Amino acid sequence: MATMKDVAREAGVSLSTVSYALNGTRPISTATRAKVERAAEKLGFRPNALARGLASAKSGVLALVLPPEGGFTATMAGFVRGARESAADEGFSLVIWPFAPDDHQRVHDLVHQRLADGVIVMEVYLDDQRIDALEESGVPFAMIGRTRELANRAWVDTDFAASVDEAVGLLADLGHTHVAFLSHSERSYQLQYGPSVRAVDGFADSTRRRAIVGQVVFAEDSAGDGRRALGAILDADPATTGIVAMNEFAAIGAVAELGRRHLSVPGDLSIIGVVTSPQVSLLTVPELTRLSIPAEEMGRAAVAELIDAMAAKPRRDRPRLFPCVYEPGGSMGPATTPPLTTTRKGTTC
Amino acid sequence: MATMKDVAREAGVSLSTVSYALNGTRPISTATRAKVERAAEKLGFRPNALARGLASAKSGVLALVLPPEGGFTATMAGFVRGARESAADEGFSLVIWPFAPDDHQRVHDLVHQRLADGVIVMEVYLDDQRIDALEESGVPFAMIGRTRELANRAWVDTDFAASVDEAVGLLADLGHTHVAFLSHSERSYQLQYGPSVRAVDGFADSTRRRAIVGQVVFAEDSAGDGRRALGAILDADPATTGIVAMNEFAAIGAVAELGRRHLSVPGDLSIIGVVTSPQVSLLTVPELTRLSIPAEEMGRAAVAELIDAMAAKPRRDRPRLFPCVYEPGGSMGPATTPPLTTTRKGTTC
DNA sequence: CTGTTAGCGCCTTCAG
DNA sequence: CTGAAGGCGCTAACAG
Repeated sequence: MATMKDVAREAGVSLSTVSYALNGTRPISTATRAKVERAAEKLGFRPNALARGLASAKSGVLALVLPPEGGFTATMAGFVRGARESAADEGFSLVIWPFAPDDHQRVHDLVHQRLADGVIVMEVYLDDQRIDALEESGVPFAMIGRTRELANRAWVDTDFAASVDEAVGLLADLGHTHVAFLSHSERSYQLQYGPSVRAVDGFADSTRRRAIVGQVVFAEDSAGDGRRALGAILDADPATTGIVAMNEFAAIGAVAELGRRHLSVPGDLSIIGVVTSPQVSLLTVPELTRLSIPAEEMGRAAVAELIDAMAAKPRRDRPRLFPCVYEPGGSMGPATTPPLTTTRKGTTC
Repeated sequence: MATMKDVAREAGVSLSTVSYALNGTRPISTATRAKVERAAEKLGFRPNALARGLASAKSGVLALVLPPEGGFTATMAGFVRGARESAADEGFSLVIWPFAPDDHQRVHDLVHQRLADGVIVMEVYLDDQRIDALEESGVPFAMIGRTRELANRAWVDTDFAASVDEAVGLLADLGHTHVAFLSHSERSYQLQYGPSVRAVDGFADSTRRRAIVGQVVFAEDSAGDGRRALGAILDADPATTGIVAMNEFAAIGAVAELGRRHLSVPGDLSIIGVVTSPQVSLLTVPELTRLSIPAEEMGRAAVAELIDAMAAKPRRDRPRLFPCVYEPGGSMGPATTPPLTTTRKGTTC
C-alpha cells in the first residue's frame, strides 16, 4: 500500500504538498499538482481513511441507522438511495448500521469511536427516549420522522395529514361518502409511532371537515389480518365504498378478501394507498392507486439537514415536510350504491 | 472525549498499561486492571477506532455489500441479522455498504482506505467479473451465493438443488404428477444468476428423476406478471396441479389469479414456495406452504468464512451449503383431477 | 506557491 | 508484571 510519503518521493515534492494537492486544501501550481497526480496514479495510491480521520478529527462517514428486524421495506431502500447520493455529493460516504431502534447505546458508541460524523435515524416515535439519549450525548443526528418536541432538532418527514386528506378528497370527488382508514397496528398507535398517530388523526380531521362518514380500523402488517380488517370494515359500516390504506401489507389481504367475496375493485369498492412504496402497490390485482412516499427525496433532504446540523450553522431554508405523490393504479373508481348487505357479508363464498 | 492518556493519569498507571488492561493483550494484575477499568468507566472512555485502526492496521469492521436498488428483501435482512451477530461475537462491527452489484470499484476503494477489513458480497452470478476484480485487488471477501469457479474462494450458499427436489418430492407424495416451476425472470437465467440457474436446472433434474411432467415458466418479480405466468402454465399444461414457486412476488399474483378463476388453493392447485422468506409467504391467502431460506444461519456462516479467509488460515470445516427449511402453510393438498379445461381458462370471469 | 514539523490516539516492541 | 518511546499515515499550523 503506497502512502503519501511514497507519492511525495515519486513526485519529488514534500509530503504536505501531496496532501494539499490531493485535497485541494490550498492553492497548488498546476504543474506540481499534475506531477503529484501522476505519481499517485502510478503508485495506485489510496488515502488511508483512518489516518486522515485521526488527523482531521472527521471520519467522512455518515451512518443511517436501519432496524434489520422486520426486513427492509422498499421505502427504506429509497431513503438509502437518496441519502447515499447526497452524501456522496457532499464528500461523505454513507454506511448503514443495522441496529434495532432501541440500540441508541450502540449508536452512541460507534459515533464516539469516530466511526461516523453523524447519523440519520428513522422509525421515530413522538416521545422517543432514543432521540433524547442521542441529543444528550452530543451525537449529531437527523431524523426521518419527527418527535413531538422539535426544538433545534434536524428532521424531515412525510406530510401525513396532507397526504391522507388528499386521499380522502380524491375519494370524495368520486362520490364516496363512507370511507374507512386501514391503519397500522393499534399497538403502534398506542406507542405513539409518529406515522400511525399523524395519519389516523389526520384522517379523523379530514373526514370531519369533509362531512364524510369515516371509520378507522387497525391491522397488523400482514395479508391475513388485512382480510380480517376488511370484514370488520364492512360489518361496522356496510355502506362503505372507499378505503384509504396506510397499511400496505394489510391492503393486499383486503383486496384478496374482496375477491373472495365477489366484490370487485374498483367496481364495488375503491382503495387508495397512502404513504406506500410503489413496489408493494404492485402486489395487488388491480395495482393499487396510491400516494407514494417520495423516499429518495426525503433521504437526500435528511442528509442536507444532518450536514447543516453538524456544521452547527443555521440550517438553510428548505422544505422538510414532504407530501406524497399521486400515482394512478387501477383501484379507484366512482362510488356506487353498495350491493345488498347480505351479499357483502357472504361468509365463505 | 477522554483518551487513554487521561485514563492512565486517572488510574495512576502508564499509558501502555491501560492499553494492555483494556485489550487483554498481555497479563495484567487484577488490581491494576480494576483500577484502569474504574478510571475508564469514570471518564466514559471510548477507544478511538480510527487511532486504533491506524496503529494496528485493522479497522475492526466487516462490510456487507447490499444493492439498495430493488429494495431489501426480508431474506437480505436475515443475512444481515445473522452476520451482525456473528461479527459481534468475533469482535467486529458489521456495517452495510449500499452499492450496486457492479460497483466493485467503490468496494475496492473503501477497503483500501481501510474502512473495512473484509467484505461479504451477495447476488453473485456464476461468472462474475466483480468477484474476479475483488480477488485480483486482494480484498478479503466471502460470498453469499457462489461463482462457478470456486478455487480458494470463501462462500456459503443455499442448496437449491436439494430444496427444489424436496419441494417436488412433497408434491409427488401428494399425488401430483404435472408440476410447474415458477422461476425468476428469464433474463436472470440468461445472465447466469446463480439462484435462477441452479433452481431451474435442479427442477429439470428432479422431475426427470421422479418421472413427473414438469414445465418451467419465467416471470418478472411482480404480481402482475405472476398472473400472466399462471395463465401460461395452465395453457401449456392444463393437467397441472402443482406449482413450485421460487419467485415469491409472482406467486402472490398467481394465487390472486387462481382466485379470479374460481380455482381454489389448495383444492384445485397446490403451491409450494422455495427459497422464500416467511414474511412474503404471509402475503398470500392462504399463507404459502414453503421451504424457507435459513437466512440468519447463512449470514452467520458467511462471517465465519470471511474471518477464516482474512486470517489466511485454512478454513475450519463447517457446512456452507444450506438446505431450506420446511414451513407448513395452507397452500398444499392432495392432487385432484383437474377441472374442465374450459373452466380453467376462463378469460375475464 | 512550497516545505518543515508537530501532533491526532492508540498499539507494540523494547527495556526494566 | 509495568513503563518509556517510536511509529501507523495524514492534516494543518507555522515558516519561508
